[in-house]
Amino acid sequence: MQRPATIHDVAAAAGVSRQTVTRAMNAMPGISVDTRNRVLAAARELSYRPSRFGRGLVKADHRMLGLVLDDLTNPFYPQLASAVTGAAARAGWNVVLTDMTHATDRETLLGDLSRQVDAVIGYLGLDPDSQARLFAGVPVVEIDPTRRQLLNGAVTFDLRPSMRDLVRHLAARGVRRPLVVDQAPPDRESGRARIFRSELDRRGLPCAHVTVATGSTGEDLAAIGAALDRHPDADAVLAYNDLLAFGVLNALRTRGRRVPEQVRVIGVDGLSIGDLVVPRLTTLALDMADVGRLATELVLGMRSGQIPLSGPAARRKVRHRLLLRDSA
Amino acid sequence: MQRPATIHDVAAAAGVSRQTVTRAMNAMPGISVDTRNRVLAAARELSYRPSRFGRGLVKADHRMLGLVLDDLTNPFYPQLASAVTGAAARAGWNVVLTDMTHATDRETLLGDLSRQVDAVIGYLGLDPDSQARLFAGVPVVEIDPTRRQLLNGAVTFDLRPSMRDLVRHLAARGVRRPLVVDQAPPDRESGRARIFRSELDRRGLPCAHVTVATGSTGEDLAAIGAALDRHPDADAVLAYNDLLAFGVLNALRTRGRRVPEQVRVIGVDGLSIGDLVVPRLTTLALDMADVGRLATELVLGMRSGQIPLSGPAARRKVRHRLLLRDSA
DNA sequence: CTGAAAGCGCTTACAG
DNA sequence: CTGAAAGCGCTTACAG
Repeated sequence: MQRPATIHDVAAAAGVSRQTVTRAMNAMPGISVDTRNRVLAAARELSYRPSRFGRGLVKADHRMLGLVLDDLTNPFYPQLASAVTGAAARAGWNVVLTDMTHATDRETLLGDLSRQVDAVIGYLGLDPDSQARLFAGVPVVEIDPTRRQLLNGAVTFDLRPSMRDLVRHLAARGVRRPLVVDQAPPDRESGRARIFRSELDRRGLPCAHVTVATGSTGEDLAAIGAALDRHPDADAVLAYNDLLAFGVLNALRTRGRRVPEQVRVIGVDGLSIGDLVVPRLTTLALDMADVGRLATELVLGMRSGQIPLSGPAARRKVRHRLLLRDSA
Repeated sequence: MQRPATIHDVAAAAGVSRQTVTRAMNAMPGISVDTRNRVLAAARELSYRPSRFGRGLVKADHRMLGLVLDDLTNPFYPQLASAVTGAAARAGWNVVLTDMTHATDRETLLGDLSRQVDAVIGYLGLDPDSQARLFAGVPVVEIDPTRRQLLNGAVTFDLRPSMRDLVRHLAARGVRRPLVVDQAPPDRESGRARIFRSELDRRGLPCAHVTVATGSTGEDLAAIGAALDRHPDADAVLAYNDLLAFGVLNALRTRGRRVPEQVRVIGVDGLSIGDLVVPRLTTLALDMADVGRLATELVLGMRSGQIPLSGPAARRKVRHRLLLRDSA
C-alpha cells in the first residue's frame, strides 16, 4: 500500500498553496469556485483524505468516547451500547467499543484505550489504584459500579423500589416459598440477591438461595435444573438477570411445571426479547435508553467542564421498575 | 477544564528535554533509572497522557477499525460485533462502532467515520457513487452485501447448501405445505426467501409466502399471527431470521399448535439464544466468530497491502449450516 | 545517558 | 481571493 496523499500532494497537483487546499476541503469561504473545483478534483484524483492526526493536533474538539463492556453476547450490553452510541452520535461523538470478555490483561487493554479516547463510559473493573493511574485526567462514568467509594462519575442502579413492588405482588398472589437463582462466585451472594432476600424477609417470606456459575448455556441449564430439583416446592423463582430467567423457564418447561400457575418466574434487566418468549417474562426492568443517555450526558458534561470529574454532582441514579408481563 | 499537560510541561517540571520524556513514557532504553523515575513522577503529577495526535502524526501504525452495523437490538449484530472486536483486539486494533439504526443522514455519518478510521467493516448500504467517494483509499469489507457488483472486499454468505439440507430433512419428515415468513418491503421478496423457494421447488414443495414489516415486536407478532391464520394448514414455517422465528414460535403457542409435532419452525442466523427457548430453535446457522475473524483478517490484510482492495482476492464466503435442534 | 534539530500533516492568524 | 509563516505535540535520527 503506497503512501497516502497529503495536503502537500494535493496542493502541488492543483497548483495552489496548502491552505487553499484546506479552504476547499473544509468548505470555507474566501475561495473562488474555480479554484475550489480544481482542488477537489485533484483531491479525488489522489484519493486524498485529510489526516485525522494533523487535524487533531491543531483543532481542539476531539470527540472519541470509549465504551467498556463485559459481554456482548448478553443482550443487556448491546442494549446499553445502542443507547450510548445513539446519544453520542447525536452529540457528534464517535464510540470506541471494547469488549473485555476475553481480555487476558485488563490493565494493558484499558491503558491502551485511555490513550485513544477523550472520555470513557462503562464497566472498568479495575482496582482503585490502577484506575486512578490509567485514567488520570480522563472523564470516566462507571455503570453500576460495585465499589463503595466512587473515584469517578457513575450511573448507579436502584433495584430496591421495584423489588418492593414485586414482593407485594408476589405476596398478593400467595407465593410462600421463593427461590433465588443467583449468579456469583461459589458460596457468595450477589448484591442483587441480597436485596431480593432483605425485601422478601421484610414481608416474612424467607427464600432459598442457589448460585449458578456463568459457564456455557448448557452448563447453566444443568445447574438450574439441579437447583429446581433440590427445591421442588418453590412457587416463585427470582433470577439474577433475564438471561438466567430464560434458563429457568426452559428448565421448568422440561419438568412439566406450568408458569405462572405453579411457579412464577421473574428476571432482572427488561430485555426486549423477554417480550418474545412464552410466557412473556415478568422482570425488574431498566430503561436502558435512559441509562445510556444519562451516562453520555454526564461524561460529555465532565469533558466540557460543566460537571466535576467526581463527587455527588457526577452521579445519576436509575431505578428499575416492575414490568408485569405473563410469567409472574 | 484546563489545558491538558503536554510533553513540554513534563519536560520542564522534570528538568529534562522533551525526548527524554519520550524515552521514559515509552519505556525505551538509554535512560538512567533515576531520570526515568523523575520523569514518570512529574508525568503523574501533571496527569500527563501523550496526545494521540502528536504521536499519530509521527508513527505509522494506526489501528482504528470502523464497524458499521444496522441494529444492535437484533442479537445477530452484537454477535458479529463481539467476533470483530475480539479479532481486532488480538491484532492490537481498536474498533469504532457505528449503529446506523437511527441515522437520518447515512452519508454524513459514514463520511465522518471514514475520517476517523483506517479500515472499515460492515453494512454500508450506500449507492456505489457515494461509497467510492466517501471511502476512496480506505480498505472496506462489506458483510453480505446485496449489491451484485462489489466495489470493495466482502464476506458473503452462502445459504443454499444448508437450505438444501433443510429441504431434504423436511421432506423426510413429511412436510407438504411450507410457509415462508419473509422480511422485506411490501410486495417484495428477500434474497433469502428466493433461495428458500427455489430449493423447495426443486423438491416439489411449493411454498406460500408472506411478508412481515419490521416494526415493533408487537406489530410483528400481530402480522405473524395474521399470516398463520391465513395459512392454517402450513406444516412448516421458514422464517427470514431467528428473531422472526421466535415470533412464529410465540404465535403458534398462542394458537395452541404444537411444535414440532404439528408445525416445524426454522430460523436463520444461529443466535445462541435459540438454545434457551423451548423448543430450542432449529436454524440455518452462521458461525459468526468465523465471519468476524475472516472480515477482520481480510481488512487488515488489505490495509497492510497483502490483499488487493477489491476483486476476487478480497472476498471470502461463509456457508450457513443446518443446526438441528428441537423445533424442526 | 542526554539534548538540539528536523519534521510528521494539518489549520490559524496575518499579509498582500 | 491567495499564499508565506508559525505552530499544534509528538518521535526519529543524529550528535555529543
